[in-house]
Amino acid sequence: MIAKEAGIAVSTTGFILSGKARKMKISESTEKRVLGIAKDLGYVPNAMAKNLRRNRSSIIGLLFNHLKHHWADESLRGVRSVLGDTEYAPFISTHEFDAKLLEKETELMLQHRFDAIISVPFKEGKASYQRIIDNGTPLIFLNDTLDGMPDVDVVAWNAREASKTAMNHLLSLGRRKICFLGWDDKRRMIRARAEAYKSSLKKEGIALRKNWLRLFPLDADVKETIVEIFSKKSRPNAVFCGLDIYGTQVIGALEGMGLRVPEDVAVIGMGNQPGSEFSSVGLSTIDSPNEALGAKAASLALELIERKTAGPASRFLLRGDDLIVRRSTKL
Amino acid sequence: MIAKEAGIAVSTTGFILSGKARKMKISESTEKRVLGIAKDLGYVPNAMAKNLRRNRSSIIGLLFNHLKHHWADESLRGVRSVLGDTEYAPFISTHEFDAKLLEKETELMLQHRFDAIISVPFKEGKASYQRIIDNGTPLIFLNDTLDGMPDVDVVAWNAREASKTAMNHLLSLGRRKICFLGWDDKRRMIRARAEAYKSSLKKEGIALRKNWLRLFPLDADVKETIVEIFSKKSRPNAVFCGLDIYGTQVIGALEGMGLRVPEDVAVIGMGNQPGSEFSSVGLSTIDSPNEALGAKAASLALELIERKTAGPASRFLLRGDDLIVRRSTKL
DNA sequence: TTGAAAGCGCTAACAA
DNA sequence: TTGTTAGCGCTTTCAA
Repeated sequence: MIAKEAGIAVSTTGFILSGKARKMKISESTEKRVLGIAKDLGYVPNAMAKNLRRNRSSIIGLLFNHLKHHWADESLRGVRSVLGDTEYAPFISTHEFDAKLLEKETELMLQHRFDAIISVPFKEGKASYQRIIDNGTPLIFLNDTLDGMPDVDVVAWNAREASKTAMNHLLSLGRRKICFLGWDDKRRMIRARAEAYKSSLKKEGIALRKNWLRLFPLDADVKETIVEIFSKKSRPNAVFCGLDIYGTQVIGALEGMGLRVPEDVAVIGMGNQPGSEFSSVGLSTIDSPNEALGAKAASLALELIERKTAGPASRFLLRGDDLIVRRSTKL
Repeated sequence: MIAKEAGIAVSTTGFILSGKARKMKISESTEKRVLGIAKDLGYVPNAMAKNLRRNRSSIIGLLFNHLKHHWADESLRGVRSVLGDTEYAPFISTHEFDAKLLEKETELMLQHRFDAIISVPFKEGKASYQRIIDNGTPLIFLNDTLDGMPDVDVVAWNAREASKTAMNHLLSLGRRKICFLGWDDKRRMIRARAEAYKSSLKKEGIALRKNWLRLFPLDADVKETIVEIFSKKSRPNAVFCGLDIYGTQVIGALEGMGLRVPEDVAVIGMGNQPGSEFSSVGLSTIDSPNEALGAKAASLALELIERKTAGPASRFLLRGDDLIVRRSTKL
């Protein structure tokens, strides 16, 4: 500690610099003088030394799949709202759906002794997650579960309930010929959307048409599929999309075919992704509570850090059924 | 070092664990044995101790304004492409256009002795940037300059040239009644767009109409302005938008007024933001070379770290004039 | 090839 | 109130 050049002892300076002057009954004049010198010297505390000593980093790692869309931004906001007043700060990275990269990032976080890691689960990354667990670092899955890793705490959007809300909305418009376009992903809250679609139809006594339930890779172009389905004489009068990105494409594809949205076909998505609100798109959707999810994940992280002993994993499925009605279902 | 339980000296173990076994002529058998024990013990090197000793973190901080749109994601990709093979790794945070938050984040990065910081410049954050400079940590502005901080290296998109390309495209369609909608921001590469608009008009001998050059806050709703401008009998037949987000709104607003895009009004944006490609939007635009910018910033960061002594600041304006023609200018 | 030991900057226990 | 000191885990120099 360079500030000891003030002429006094290390500990005195140390107490002052870590804000414990009060407690230690150090004279205000000494305090002021030390603080002044520290400032003049451009003193910046060395977090590595501090953390090495305390054996914790006060950092919580956030691992997103990528930084596109609003998802990461909004979750981060939620995380910050919780962490703001604590000693903890978030650091962000991404795994880009790449197991090698995820491994590298988690290794880095472990080496830096991050106090907890919040990750959007990635199926191919189980080895990395297991390593985090074995290491004793609290791990939280954000936004979905991961099959085969039941012991990890999860904070996710209850997409099943949200999907029901979406389906009910279409049904309430009198539409019964509904098709579903979703992401072909194994994770539970993604699958829940197609499942909710099926169970809603069943409940209404509507027969499921296999051909009207389609799954795609994330970045798929669904236009061809839409053209295929809507070229037949017996075509749907509504489309439920598991992700807004498909919904946006669907509207364009339908209008390209000369069909009117919503008069001929009503369309609803999920997640209120950016772009859905564009007036030339106007996709109705269910808003996902991203900020609340981030906040919950952060407070759960704090709890796990506090608790120390591994308890049973909990699953928080946050309800988020806010229906946003836009042009695509506004009759 | 727990691995010393292998029964040998700390240094031997140390050499092996840091991959210097070769150099130190340590027997393969010892090496294997130590590595095996380390694995069994679940040994994870302590980065804090290592970095404390080396007095560097091998971390490069990235400070984005926010994580919306593709911008951050693509820049990060570029950064990773350069940092991949080095000892350095990026950590990300955001300042949300909030001086307090920026201060907090930079303080954290300095305390953790990040080896360099790459930031999207924020006008109200000069105090924080100055602190980074005073601290001797290399700082790089990504995407724009900041008035009053001429000594900071900059890697930015040459939006001036790109804007000319956009204007030339509209002019090549025979459109001469062009209006401009841009972001009301003081930073150079944002201003350059309006300036390029003006100089292009001048070059063509077209008189500038003050009323056709409008600046807005970032999140503005430009619909009213469009309605105002296009309700007059003498109205533009083209719109150049400094940001795609305005272009997207413009298309919606124009079509809402019963005007045809591009027949009545051609529209072009800047940046190829997500959403512009939606078929129901179809906004022509100039692609911004985000990944290249990130890569350049990262390699510049490596240079600055290497160089140690503060040299003169350089400005890299990366050319990126890729015109993407979509529906909104496809005649 | 191996062992011993200093020291990075900070915290905190202990003594005065 | 203030001073001394050990030690966090690791790198690296020096000697053996």
